[in-house]
Amino acid sequence: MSDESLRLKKKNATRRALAEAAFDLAMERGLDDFVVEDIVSMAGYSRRTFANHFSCKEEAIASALTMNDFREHDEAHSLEGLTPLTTIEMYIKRSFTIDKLQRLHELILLSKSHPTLKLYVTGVLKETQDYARQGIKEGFGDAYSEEYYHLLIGAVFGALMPVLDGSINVHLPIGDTAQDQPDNEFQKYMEIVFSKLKEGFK
Amino acid sequence: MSDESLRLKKKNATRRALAEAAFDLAMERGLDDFVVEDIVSMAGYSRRTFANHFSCKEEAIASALTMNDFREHDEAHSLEGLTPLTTIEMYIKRSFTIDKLQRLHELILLSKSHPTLKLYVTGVLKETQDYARQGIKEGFGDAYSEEYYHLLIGAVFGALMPVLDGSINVHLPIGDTAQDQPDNEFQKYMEIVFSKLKEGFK
DNA sequence: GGGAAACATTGCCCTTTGTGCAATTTTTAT
DNA sequence: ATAAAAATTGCACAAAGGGCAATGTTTCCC
Repeated sequence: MSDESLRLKKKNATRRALAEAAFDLAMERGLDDFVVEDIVSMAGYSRRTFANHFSCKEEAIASALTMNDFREHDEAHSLEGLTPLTTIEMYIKRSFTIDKLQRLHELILLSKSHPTLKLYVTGVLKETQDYARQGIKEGFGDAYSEEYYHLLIGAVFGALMPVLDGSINVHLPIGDTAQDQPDNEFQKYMEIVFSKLKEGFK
Repeated sequence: MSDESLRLKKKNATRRALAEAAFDLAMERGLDDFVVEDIVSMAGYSRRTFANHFSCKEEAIASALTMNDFREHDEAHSLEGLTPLTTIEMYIKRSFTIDKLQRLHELILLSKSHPTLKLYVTGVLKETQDYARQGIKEGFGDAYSEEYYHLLIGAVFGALMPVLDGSINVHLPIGDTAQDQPDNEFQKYMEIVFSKLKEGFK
């Protein structure tokens, strides 16, 4: 099928299993009350294998948040009449699902007292930004310069980041009724972000 | 003089000495060919003291880049007729001096092959962003909401970040003649950033 | 299908790291 | 001058990181 089908799939499965175990342990016990050994015994791998995938606990925990499914939207919808900015708006509103935001929210809380974890969470969000930019670029190709894609997506994610990384307390839509309340605080914040970026800050 | 004059000054001196030693060693030998012991013996402190200030080599190295002098601009210049956006533009153009950009450039190069270092460099840039936001906020106070400051500064730094963290290769103004070439690539990129943010991306 | 190459996982081992604790030294406060 | 506060240090020990070689799987090619 794809380039490295089975082998890569297994490798990714290992990585995900380790990340999930690390995330769960962190949520149950907090960051300080477990060691790498606990993670690998829960996931059923060796300590050495953990080190092959991650450089530390924090990296494993944060990587449970990875969002790399931006490109999958491309095929489902035409980009007719859309600009890069309106397209990234659409991507983001679709990709930051309730469960992703839930998980992000938990990580943010834990990060408040653990600066190193916060760094890695930020790192994953930057990876997300890269995936988003690649998705946009594949949609619009050479219509815009490489620099323009970086600049635009950078501004979008930069403006959203204070919410995503917990710098400001915009209540994320979590819990049962979240999807039924279209104008929650996060939605409102996003509206302001995109409106400012469209109209300019003057 | 200030609240904690001598004591804090000495503590900061220790921190800076350790950071400088770490930075220099990293530049001379690369990241992998020295240990914390080398840093502290060069700076004249103990391993335990290093651990009191930094959690790892990378944090020490990156912290040699710290830029926290945004507020000092405030007093020298009136903010009359300026918006938050034009003010941050002014701050940034003044604060990213040749030598800061030189140091950043070296860190970026080393970060290419060392993801963990890159995280910490990004972390320092985010700290810089926080200082900048605080400076702006002190200038404009309650004229704008807390969220607005976060959103605006986030968009500005987010758009600049691809250059600052080396995601795109805009040639930074380094070397002897740097200050004499007002329209270097970095300047040009900044002009585009601020023009887009003023006018909007449509 | 079979054998070789590529790669993921593992165990072993040893250096380096991170950190709690208590002692010491230096700065601040009264 | 004395006491309180805080920075630096030494010690000890658990944990982490990573090189190396061995083993088990997957892929590739004939």
